[in-house]
Amino acid sequence: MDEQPRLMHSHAGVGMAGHPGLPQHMQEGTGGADGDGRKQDIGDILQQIMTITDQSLDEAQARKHALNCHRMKPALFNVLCEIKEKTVLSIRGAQEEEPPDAQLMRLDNMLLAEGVSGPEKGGGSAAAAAAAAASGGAGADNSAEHSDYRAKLAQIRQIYHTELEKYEQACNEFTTHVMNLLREQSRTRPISPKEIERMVAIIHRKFSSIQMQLKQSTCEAVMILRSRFLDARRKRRNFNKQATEILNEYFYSHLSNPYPSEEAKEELAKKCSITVSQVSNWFGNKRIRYKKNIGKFQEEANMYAARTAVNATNVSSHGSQANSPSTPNSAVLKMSHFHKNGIF
DNA sequence: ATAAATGATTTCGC
DNA sequence: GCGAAATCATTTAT
Repeated sequence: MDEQPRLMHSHAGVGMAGHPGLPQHMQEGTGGADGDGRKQDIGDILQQIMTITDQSLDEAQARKHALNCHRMKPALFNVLCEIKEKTVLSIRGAQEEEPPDAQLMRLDNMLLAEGVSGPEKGGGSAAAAAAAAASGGAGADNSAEHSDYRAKLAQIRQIYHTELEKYEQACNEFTTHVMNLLREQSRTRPISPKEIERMVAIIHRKFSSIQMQLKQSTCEAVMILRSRFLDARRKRRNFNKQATEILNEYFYSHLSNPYPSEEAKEELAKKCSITVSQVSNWFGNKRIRYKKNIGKFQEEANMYAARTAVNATNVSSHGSQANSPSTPNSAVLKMSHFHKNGIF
């Protein structure tokens, strides 16, 4: 790998006979005026062009300048342009427009939905609202945890934005750098604006793929945050005793059909100061757990049955007679009746 | 420390 | 979209 350049370099050295500054060399050629000398001249120039990249920076710079000033330069340049024209035509086929990436769209949408890429402060509350909606309730007790969540989300958003900006800046910097480079090079070799465009497009594609990675990891971070915090809904609290009693009361007094209507759920929710979904959850859990082990709930069932029975008698007897003989039998009977009927 | 209870979530069929 | 069932993650009881 080291061998080739050195070889070429030495070649160039030989061809150049010491290191005459190009102008003097030229003068010699012009003075000579015979065809042989001119051929030699062109050969030298081509050789120099071919080996220009093998030279040290200063050397190359000097030589480049010399070449630029060479009287043959326009002619050579035209030839190069011509050749390029032909080859470029064959290359041109490889230009496919990528459609807007579905994956990228998904990421963008999610980031927007989570309020990471959206507007500044409104995004946070939007995400919070979305989160609350997704959780299906529990809108009561979450100010502390919620602000914590929001703070973390803001942190993510901040990192995301600074990173994005950094990439953007780096991309722009790099692009202008490359463009300048190409523009500068276009003085010595033919570069069409189209090519520069293409180059810029390539650069942008590369950088946007990096951005996509950033978006991906940001999405991941948000997901983790969500599962950590909004699942902090799992940091549940048991309902207070009163609420549980109200719910149990309804359950056991509707044991034949323990499916409260939407209205009933709302009513229960209000009475227990919990959400409707929590009521639904409670009944779902209760039904399945009751069914799974009726025996275990027998006592509880009797108790609530007795209570409702007492209430009923109290109401019917207009509160005059303290009727407390607690006869749960009817309730129990009702209950077992429903069990046997295969309601469960 | 471990088991039981419990509210919430997920999965699946309708 | 609802409910059954399984499961998770926590709280409460032992």
